[in-house]
Amino acid sequence: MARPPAARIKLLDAAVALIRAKGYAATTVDDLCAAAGVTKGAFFHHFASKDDLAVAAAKHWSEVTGALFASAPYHQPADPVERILAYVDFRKELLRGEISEFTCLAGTMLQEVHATHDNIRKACAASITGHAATLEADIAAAMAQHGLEATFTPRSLALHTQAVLQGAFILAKAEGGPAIAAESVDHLKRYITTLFKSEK
Amino acid sequence: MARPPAARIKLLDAAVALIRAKGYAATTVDDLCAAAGVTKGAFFHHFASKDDLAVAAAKHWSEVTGALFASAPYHQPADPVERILAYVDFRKELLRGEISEFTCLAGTMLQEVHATHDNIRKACAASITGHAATLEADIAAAMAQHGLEATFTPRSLALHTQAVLQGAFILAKAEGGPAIAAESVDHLKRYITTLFKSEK
DNA sequence: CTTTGCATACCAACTGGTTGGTATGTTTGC
DNA sequence: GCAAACATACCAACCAGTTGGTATGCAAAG
Repeated sequence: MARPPAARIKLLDAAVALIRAKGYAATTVDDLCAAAGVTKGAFFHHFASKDDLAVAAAKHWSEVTGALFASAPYHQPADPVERILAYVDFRKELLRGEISEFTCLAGTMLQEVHATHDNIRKACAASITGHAATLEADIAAAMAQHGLEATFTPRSLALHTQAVLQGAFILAKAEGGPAIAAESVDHLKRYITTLFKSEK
Repeated sequence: MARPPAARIKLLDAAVALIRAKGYAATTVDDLCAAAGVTKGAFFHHFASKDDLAVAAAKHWSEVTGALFASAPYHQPADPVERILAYVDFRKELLRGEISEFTCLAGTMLQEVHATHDNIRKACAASITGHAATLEADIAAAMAQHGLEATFTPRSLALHTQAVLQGAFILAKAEGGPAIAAESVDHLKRYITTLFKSEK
């Protein structure tokens, strides 16, 4: 029954769900064990500490979302600009359902731990910048098409898309729903469109 | 001597500082009392509960930042577009020093409490939307100048500026400094410029 | 004008429950 | 049979909140 560490994955999934909903500090080890259906012994068998779990959860989050985006359909268009716009559309489509189901674990944890838990901060930062990096090639290609190389860096625009999304999540949490968040993503799409669609 | 409740204000200032640095849940009542130089008795004399203090701190934050922005120099330009761009420049200038000194209390608290503390959530939401509302008149005027009324609402763009800023704060927390955040604000300024400066 | 009464502002010590973490088993797969 | 994967029982520290009290200001009664 316990061949693959089932408890470990259940704990990581529980951590993603609970921390997205309540934040890191407010999520207790007992909460996590109850949600995962395991005991404290199992928790501290797999993770040296609560902080250790947070780092593992951030990496788990990177893997899960990485797989989601890698297999998403927005990579299909031949034109890099279309791929970028399809990515933005895809992100907008994800803004549905419960808030804690479409918001970002890394962004949520960063707010709490940035000054106090450096290892967690680094894991969350790697999650966000790693995801942004998957956009850079398309952005660089689009910039080359339009001679924008001197205006900003591909990395800067890639991270700006993440900033808009993270900020949109906060607006959604303020309002209690994704409506305003979607409008912010619309502004992002309009920005990218004017960057890459105006004069060629 | 104790005519104005000195402890109350010291506690509110301490709350703003500590919660911006560590988040709400990780900030204990003892932390707040130590930082404010008062005892627990004083704390619970002025606030019915820790949650009650959080609501008061969000309102205090709204007042402090409201005064800062009301007296800031970005209102001077005669043209509404210039006022909006001056606002963005002003926000960029504020991105200096320690992270917990330029980030937003309301955005930080929202991440943690949105699903669990509805009264705190409302106070934080009011802080962000209230500040955004101070931009709407200028945005509406600028949109009228350029015939953009059908494209989006003034409120939507005002909140988008806040989304970019909140997201930029998260990037700053990820990186440990404001450099990337400033670049995101540059993208926001470029967006607003292309919206209102292109064809007239 | 001063004493009585009461409200505000604050403090030190305490409490009951919670928290992250540990020590010590027990079970399961190879 | 033995190591990894769990469970049970427990603890010391910590937490939000309480208790009972003191100091001070103020307003009206005498």
